[in-house]
Amino acid sequence: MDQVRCAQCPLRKFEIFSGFDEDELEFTQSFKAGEMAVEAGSTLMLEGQPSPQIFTVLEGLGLRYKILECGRRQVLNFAMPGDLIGLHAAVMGEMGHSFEATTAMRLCVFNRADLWRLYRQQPARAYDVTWLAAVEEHFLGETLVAIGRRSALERVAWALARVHARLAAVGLDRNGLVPMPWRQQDLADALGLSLVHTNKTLQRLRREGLARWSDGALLVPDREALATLAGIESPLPPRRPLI
Amino acid sequence: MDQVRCAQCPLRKFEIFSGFDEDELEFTQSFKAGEMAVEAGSTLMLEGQPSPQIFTVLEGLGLRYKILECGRRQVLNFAMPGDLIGLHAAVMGEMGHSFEATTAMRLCVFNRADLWRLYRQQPARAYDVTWLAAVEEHFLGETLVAIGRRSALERVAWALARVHARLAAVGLDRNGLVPMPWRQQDLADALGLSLVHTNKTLQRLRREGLARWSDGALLVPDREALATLAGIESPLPPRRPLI
DNA sequence: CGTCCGCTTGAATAGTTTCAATTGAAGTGG
DNA sequence: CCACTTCAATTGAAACTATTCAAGCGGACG
Repeated sequence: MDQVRCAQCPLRKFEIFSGFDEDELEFTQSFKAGEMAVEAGSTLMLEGQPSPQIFTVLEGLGLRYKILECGRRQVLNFAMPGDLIGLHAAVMGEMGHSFEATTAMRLCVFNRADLWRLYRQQPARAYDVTWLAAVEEHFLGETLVAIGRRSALERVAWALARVHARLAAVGLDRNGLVPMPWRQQDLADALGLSLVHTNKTLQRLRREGLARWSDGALLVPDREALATLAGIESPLPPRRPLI
Repeated sequence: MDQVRCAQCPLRKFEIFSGFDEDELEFTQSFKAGEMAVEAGSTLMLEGQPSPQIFTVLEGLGLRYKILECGRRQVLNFAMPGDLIGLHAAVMGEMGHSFEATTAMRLCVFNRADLWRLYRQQPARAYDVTWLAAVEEHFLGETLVAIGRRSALERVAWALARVHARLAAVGLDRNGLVPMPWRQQDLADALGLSLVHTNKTLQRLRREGLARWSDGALLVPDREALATLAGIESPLPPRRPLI
């Protein structure tokens, strides 16, 4: 399990940055239970089920969502390399949402039971986990503002700008083009809009030259312009713990 | 700093439940920097500002919110005794939202700088903090579903049922009557609705005998009925860490 | 070749917002 | 003690945004 392959895993990345002694390094490696590859379309964790594992995204894209009895679905967020998935289940006993792989994914797997050991033996790593949870909470708060207080046009612009920024931040930007493998229905479910209205709003952004999303790729010529339309203040939260 | 006065503070409560040795107890007490009383209407932390402190609500009610340039406001949640406030700022450097005391409040104050010390010296307490963050995230997820995928009637019913359940859980229920000091505008901003529509929806619930909110108090004769209308699955998350 | 799935389109409908004005209670100052 | 102001709750009507329904289109796949 070399450093390079695990570069996207936040729990390993920090390790590289912070410089620990041999014992700690060895421990973190033992905390990692293994890697896992899943194919596109597979459901990793189901709401209400206890999940014995925690994941970290190494490669590929997915989405976290909740479903109401009547079939309505709310996408909580789009998962990208570097994201920690399943802390909920680890800490609270069961998953609060479901997780689906949109593309094929490669994941870093940790055993839930080891988390407590990590807290006891590796406080710096424990702090990192808390930091990841705080970032996640921060994102959810921003999403809440978008869905609660923005118009459809602003919401879609906001979502595209946000996805673009996040994917660019993990190095998936090629001249303004980033992978965007989700369906329009996924975006609609993420923004609390209907599919039809989402479609029409996307067309409008395309017509105005602000964003072009087709064939699984998103092109944003000028992210500033898009972000202004969406009314975004802060581009992205900091990337690493502060301690 | 006796146990009783701090009973509502989660970081102290756990202490009582878990049974630590004398050293640990003493340390946690030193982690607490003091208590603070604020009057109704005061703003505790402002979005974008670095906050040197973390708070825990001992008494009183408040709300967390974000404001957009154009004046639109989104209430993230209603703060109640037992809630941890400001972990964001502690971990990420600055607040991601503002906090306002709706009633007079009494708070437990911790120094941001001490958090890292807590992680190093008190893993069990660090785990508790992560648990609180996970619970918070869980709540935000539920709110997202409500705002994104529920009708106005369902949203209002959901919010009232949720507030009622949470306040009852901290012992503020008197025969189905709980304090509800917020304004209709606050509820509207929490649910992504306009004030007018929120008002009309509240009237409808009142007319149908499901919930009566007036003069700063909320009466819910049958929480089950209200929850069914709102489409709530899980009543409340667990109350204490599992380890 | 037929079916499935995701995207697109138009029209009708419904839910929600916005505007504008009123009421009642509480607080202020002359 | 009476204007006068303020603030939250309330009401009705008009305007609009977004949803729902229904249908068509094209590519992928067996």
